[in-house]
Amino acid sequence: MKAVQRRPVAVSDTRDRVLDAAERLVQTMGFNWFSYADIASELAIRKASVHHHFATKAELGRAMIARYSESFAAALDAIGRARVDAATKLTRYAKLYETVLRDNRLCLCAVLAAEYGSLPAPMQAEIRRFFDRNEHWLAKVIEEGRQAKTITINGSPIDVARMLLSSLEGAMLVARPYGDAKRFAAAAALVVSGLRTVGKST
Amino acid sequence: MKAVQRRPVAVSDTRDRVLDAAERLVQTMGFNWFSYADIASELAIRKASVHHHFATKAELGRAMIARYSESFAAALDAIGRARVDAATKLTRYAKLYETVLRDNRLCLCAVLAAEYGSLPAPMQAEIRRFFDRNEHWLAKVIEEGRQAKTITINGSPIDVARMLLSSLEGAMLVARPYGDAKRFAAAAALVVSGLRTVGKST
DNA sequence: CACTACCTATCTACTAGTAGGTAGTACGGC
DNA sequence: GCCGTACTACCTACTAGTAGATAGGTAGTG
Repeated sequence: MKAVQRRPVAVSDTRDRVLDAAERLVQTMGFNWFSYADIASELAIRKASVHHHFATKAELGRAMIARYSESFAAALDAIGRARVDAATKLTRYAKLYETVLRDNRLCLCAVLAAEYGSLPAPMQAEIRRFFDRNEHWLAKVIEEGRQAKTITINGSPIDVARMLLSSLEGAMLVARPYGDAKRFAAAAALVVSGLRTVGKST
Repeated sequence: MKAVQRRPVAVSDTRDRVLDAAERLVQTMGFNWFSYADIASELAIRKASVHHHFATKAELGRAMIARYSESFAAALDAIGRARVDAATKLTRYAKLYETVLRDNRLCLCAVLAAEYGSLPAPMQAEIRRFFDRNEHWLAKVIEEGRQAKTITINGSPIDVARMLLSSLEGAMLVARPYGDAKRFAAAAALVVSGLRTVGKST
C-alpha cells in the first residue's frame, strides 16, 4: 500500500500525542480557541516542534479529523460485525457517543460543524466525510433491521439514518452544559426506542 | 418596568447594530473566531467605539445571548397563543429553526454550546437559560397535545421536550455543512411526526 | 455642566509561522 | 569496525500581525 521511501530513522510518538492534545482541546474548547502554545506547553515541548510535525494549524486540523474518522470507523465496524439485532447495534452506537460525553467532550465533528464557516476547505471536506460514513453505516444497520422486522421506520433508511445521527449529535451538544450524561442517555433512548418494532420495545 | 435614570441624551442604534453583527459572526464562524476589529470594520466605526458599548468581549457575548433569548421567547409566545393543535405548534417551532438555517446560520446557542468550555461563566449561564426556556415551552405544548390526544408520547413531557430540542439543534448542525435546508426539514419532520397520534399522522 | 457617542493613539500579550541550529540514528561504502 | 551522508526530532530566537483593552480627547445635546 505505502512504499517505504528510505527507512524510518526514528520512531516518535510525539506526533500522536500532539493529535491527542489537539483533539481534546477541540472537543472541549473549540478549534479557534486553542493555539500551538497550548499544545506545546501540555506536551512540555516547544511550539516549533509542533510545527515540525504539522506545518500549519489547517494541516493539524485536517490530520486530526482524519485520524478521528478512521478510529470511529473501526468502532463502527466492530459493532457491525457483532451478532446482535439491529436495534442493539443502534444502542451500542449511541453508547459510543455517551462515552465521549462522560469525559465532558463533544463529538469532534459536532464542534467543528459549529465552527464550520471559519474552517479551511480541507477540514470542511473531512467533516462531511465523517458524517457521510456515519450515515452510510447507520442506513445499512437500519435496512438490516427493517428486513429482520426488528425495526419499523417511517421513511427511507437514509433519512432515518440522518435523523438518528443528528439527534445524537444534538443530544450531546445540549447535554454538556448541564454536565449530565443522563440527559443524553434519556434522549438517545427515546430516539432509538422509537425505531423498535412495536411489541419488541423496551 | 425600567426606570429612566436621567434621560437618554442621544439615541444611537449602534449598540444594536454591534449585537446584530456579533450575532451573525457567532452563528456562522463561532465566538472565538471573530474580533472587535471585525465588528468595527463591518459597521465602519473604530474598535474603541465597540468597547464604548461593550467594555469586554465577555459582556458583549452575554448581552448578545440575552437579546437572542428574549426575541426567541417572544416568537415562542406567539406560536403558543395561536389557535392550532399542539403538533402544528411543534411544526411551527421547527420552522423557526429552518428559517435561521436557510441563512446559513446555526442557532446561536448551539454554536456556543459547542464552544462551551471556553466561555466565561456569565455566558454559560445565559446559554443554559436559553435551553431551559425552550424545554419548558416545549414540555407545555407536548402536555397540551397529550391531553387533547393529538400527541402520543413514550415518556415524560420534559424528556420528550429535551429530545425534541436537541434533535432539532443537531439537525441544524449536521445539515449546514451540506448547505441543504431540506436535510434539516426531513429530519425535523421525522422527529415531529413520530409524536403525532397514529391515525392523525401526515 | 453632565452626559453620550465616537474618535486617535497606544499598550501588552499573544498569534501562526520561519530561519537556522544541534543531537542522535540508520545505512552504504570501505 | 568506522565514517560520511541523509534523515528525524527537537531546539533557540525571531518575525509580522492581531488580540482585547485603555487613556484621553472632541463634538454635540438637553
